[in-house]
Amino acid sequence: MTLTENTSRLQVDPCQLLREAGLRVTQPRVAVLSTLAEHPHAHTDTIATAVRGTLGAVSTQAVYDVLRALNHAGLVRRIEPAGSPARYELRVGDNHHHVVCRDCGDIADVDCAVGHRPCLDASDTHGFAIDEAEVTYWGLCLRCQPPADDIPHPITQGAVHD
Amino acid sequence: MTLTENTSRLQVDPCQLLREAGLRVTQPRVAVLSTLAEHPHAHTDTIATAVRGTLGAVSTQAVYDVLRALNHAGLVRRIEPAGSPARYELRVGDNHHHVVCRDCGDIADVDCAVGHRPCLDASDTHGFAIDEAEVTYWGLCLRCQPPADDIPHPITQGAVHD
DNA sequence: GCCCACAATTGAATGATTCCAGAAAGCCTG
DNA sequence: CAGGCTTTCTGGAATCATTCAATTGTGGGC
Repeated sequence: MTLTENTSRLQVDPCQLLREAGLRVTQPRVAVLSTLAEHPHAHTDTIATAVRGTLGAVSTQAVYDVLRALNHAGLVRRIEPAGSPARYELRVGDNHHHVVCRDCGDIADVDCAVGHRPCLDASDTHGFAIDEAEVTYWGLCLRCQPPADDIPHPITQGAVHD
Repeated sequence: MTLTENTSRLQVDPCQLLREAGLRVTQPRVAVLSTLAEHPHAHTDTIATAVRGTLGAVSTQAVYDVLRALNHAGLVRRIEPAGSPARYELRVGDNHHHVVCRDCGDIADVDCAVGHRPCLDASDTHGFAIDEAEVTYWGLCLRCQPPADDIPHPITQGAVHD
């Protein structure tokens, strides 16, 4: 994530975003959007907890409904790395991907490697009409990597198995 | 690993595969491997049903345990497209990816676009030690695509949103 | 053929998500 | 700024995939 672009989106008024999307402005929706602005890649229950910290009692269903509505309206993106519950983020529409830590499940944004959707160029699509290529990088985050003297070199080590 | 080797893999005796991996040869394991050879990308319950068709009664746990053991031993690969239960396949170790139909969830294999792991070249990895790049293509399979005269052109239509 | 670690069975629990029916709140019109 | 329609939120319960725990069963080396 190159912080500059997000910051702009994050600073947009949640109410305005909702109205522009043709959605009703409700307290839970505003709170969910604000939470996502502060916690990118948050789990559903993380969001629910944060929202309750702001508004008081908010039902779990409300949070699920809000996230689904926002997702459907294109205001948030839902990501589901294998083995992890759903996470949500505000960055939509830009071609970016994710790195996921195999140990702790932590996620970071990664802008697409080559300039323009390189991964869309699948070799044989079996007749599928492809509209999106989603890349998930798997590895270990800084905290979960073994100390540097245990292995040759954390970055340049060769053992890439896929 | 190229297709030829995979095809050969599918034709290898399941018992032999198990022994080579240091696993005990049991009826459920053999049956699961045979099922996967016939049904690539099968769900857990699809596998369970097929196995029961061959062996009679087999517990659901047995199927889960077998799949976990095979996965851990590197004999099968577990794939989990967002919104879908886990699926398993025999193709392991080769650098291939998947196309998933947004409508019916059908999956097809896609060999990596560029020759050698293009997607591993993430722009900024945030310190993550990446060992795998997993690409999921999303679109519509042939059956789920609207008739050709309804839309401009299924393949060349421009609206690629990610 | 016997033993024993490893597998499978049985039964129940977990965790994320969804369904349902009724109550509440947002938003447009007058 | 009040009425009424619609959408959203609440609370409780259900579902689905998956996992846990304890007992029973079996493959394969000795």
